[in-house]
Amino acid sequence: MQKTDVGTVIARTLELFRRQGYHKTTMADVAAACGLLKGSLYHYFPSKEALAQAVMDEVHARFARTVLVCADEPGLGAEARLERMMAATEAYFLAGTGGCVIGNLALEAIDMIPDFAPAIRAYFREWTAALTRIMACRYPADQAGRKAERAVAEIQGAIMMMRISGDGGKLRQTTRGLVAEFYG
Amino acid sequence: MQKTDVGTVIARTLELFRRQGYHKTTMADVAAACGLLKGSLYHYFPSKEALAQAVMDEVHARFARTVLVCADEPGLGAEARLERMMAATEAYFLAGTGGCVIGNLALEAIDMIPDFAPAIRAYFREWTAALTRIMACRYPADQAGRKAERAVAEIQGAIMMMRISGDGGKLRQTTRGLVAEFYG
Amino acid sequence: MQKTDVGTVIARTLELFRRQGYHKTTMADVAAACGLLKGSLYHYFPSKEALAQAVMDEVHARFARTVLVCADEPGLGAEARLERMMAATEAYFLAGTGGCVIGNLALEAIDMIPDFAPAIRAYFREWTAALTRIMACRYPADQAGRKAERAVAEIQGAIMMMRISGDGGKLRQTTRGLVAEFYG
Amino acid sequence: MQKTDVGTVIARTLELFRRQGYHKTTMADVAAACGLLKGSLYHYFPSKEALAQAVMDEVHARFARTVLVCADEPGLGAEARLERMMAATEAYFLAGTGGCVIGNLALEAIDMIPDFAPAIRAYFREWTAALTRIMACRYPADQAGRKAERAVAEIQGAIMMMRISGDGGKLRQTTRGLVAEFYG
DNA sequence: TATGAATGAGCGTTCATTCAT
DNA sequence: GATGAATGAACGCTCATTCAT
Repeated sequence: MQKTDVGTVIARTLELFRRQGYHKTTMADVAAACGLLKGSLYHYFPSKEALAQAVMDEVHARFARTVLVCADEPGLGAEARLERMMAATEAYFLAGTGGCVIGNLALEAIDMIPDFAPAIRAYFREWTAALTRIMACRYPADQAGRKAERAVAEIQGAIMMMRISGDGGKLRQTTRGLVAEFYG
Repeated sequence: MQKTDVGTVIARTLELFRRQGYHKTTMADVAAACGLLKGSLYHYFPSKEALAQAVMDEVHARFARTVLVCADEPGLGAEARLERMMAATEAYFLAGTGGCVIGNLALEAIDMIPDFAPAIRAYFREWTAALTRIMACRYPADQAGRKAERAVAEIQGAIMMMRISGDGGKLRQTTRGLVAEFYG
Repeated sequence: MQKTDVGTVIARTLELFRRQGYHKTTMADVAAACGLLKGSLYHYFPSKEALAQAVMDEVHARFARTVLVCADEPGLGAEARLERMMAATEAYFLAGTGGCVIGNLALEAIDMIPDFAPAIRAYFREWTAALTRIMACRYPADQAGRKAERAVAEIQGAIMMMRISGDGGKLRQTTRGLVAEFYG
Repeated sequence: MQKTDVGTVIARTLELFRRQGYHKTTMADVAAACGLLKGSLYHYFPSKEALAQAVMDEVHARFARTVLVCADEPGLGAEARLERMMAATEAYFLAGTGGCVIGNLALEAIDMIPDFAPAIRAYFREWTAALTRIMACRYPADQAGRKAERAVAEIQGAIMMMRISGDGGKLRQTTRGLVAEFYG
């Protein structure tokens, strides 16, 4: 069993949220996945909500580190950066099952637990901003922003359809289609 | 208090599922929304799952009646049918808050409650098929199918972003963009 | 479906009590077995307890008619009457599964529903009395009563063991053994 | 308030099952008898069925320790062992009201909860086997087994009649009668 | 840090019973 | 006589959270 530290708890919870969603994941599930008892979790996080916030932070940070970073790689043209970012996006969402945890949390909880909204909005805002920076190399500012928004939405939609159909290929079509569309 | 019949129960539940999701909506919530006691609901539906199935059936039927029907309107060209269908789609998803109930149910429950999968898949399959019939007037069969799939995904993504941002305009951009893209 | 009259309701309930016991048998079970809806049962019996009382009365009456009657058959010696009664007992309890409904009700409900006690006690009192009348032909009064009591207890015990083991033969051994013991 | 541990829960439940039967005893009853809340019981047993299994195990173990053990006491003849076992049996079943919990559970639940069957059958199998070991000192093997079975059935029947009549003396008559019958 | 018993509210569901139609 | 919607209490069980050890 892996050493039990805050990071482990977050990672295990992330997997559970992906598979089961927020409401269906109990603190007992999390504890069991960490090799702990329920009560012990409260040494790491004061509540389920706080744990979810930490999960969102971790997801956001990792996404920024592995995907958004592509938007600003120095020495690369816009097209190359878009290609890299799309490839990274694809790899990121194909890695685990259950799609985009923050997207899922958004639909499940954004109205019921308003405290989650800032983290959810920040995630999508920064994702859109990164894409906008790439698009801005080719399109005027307002068009770039709108195209970035549509790209994010389309990827989210593709992830949803991938989850429903069980066919991972659909995401690939979308990411490649976006590259072709913007730099075809 | 509105008359309590099966349709009323379904309609009230639909609203609740939209706002709160499946797991967060309790039978007591549903009963209260119908002016009933918890136990009385079981005269209408033998279980929460069965109620959810009825909700999905109702949503599917209404969507077919008001949106999918546009794909086959006689005496109209493909472009006009696409325009009408997109306008109907927009109106449909702008009418209630909470976006696409079946899409939400998909993310929340498709893995946890496998019995929901057939209804969810049927909904998206028929939606895609309707769009494919329109696209087939202009594109070869394989392209038409792929374009229809991307369109459905993009609309779902737009609905999700609309929910997150609270800005209904995003859906309009998407539906109009799709018309322009395919028949621009 | 058999005509629905009071006798049918009693007969159906009897079967259910035998298989499921009193507490596990719901009014809905009874109604379904009679081809009625739950509410309709209350036209026949004002409560579940009253229904159970009617079931016990019916069982008692049938037992008297087919088994106890043997104790007093005119023109037959005590041994022949005992033989006949034991054969009738055997046939009676082998006919349905679930053993002796009144015995079961006794263990399940005599302390919880004191209203059942008189009917239960009457059933066993009359059974014992019938056997005592036979025994009195051969044994002095006090011995006859005690032997009758032991016989009833042994048959009840055999029925219980038959239910547990699923082996109907055990009852036969007991009834035959009792004949041999008293008139061997 | 007595200390709350697994043994206490089992003991309290045993009393309740004896008085009220399995189906009429609710988890709230058990909890109240233990000075706990309903939910707290689930720290000790994952379900009502599991609790009942533990109760049966405890009953079986205690019965073996105090009654069945007599069958194998070294340095005693068969008659003495039978006498002791019957005396212990009598004391055992006279100690609490409600008779033989496992016998009661058998009639109430053996058909509805098949998981209970093994424990119920094991209890009666070992009881019969112990008596058979004693009988085998005087009777040939097949007769010994049959006599043991009849003795167990007769005791069970006597316990049932004792419960119905409220007269504890009936059991004494039976146990003494059995000693006289086999070693008279 | 970790435990695990305890809490108290709440969950989906069942039940015997009532009653207007 | 039959219906079936409604009741209201209770059921077995789950949950996030607390806290003494």
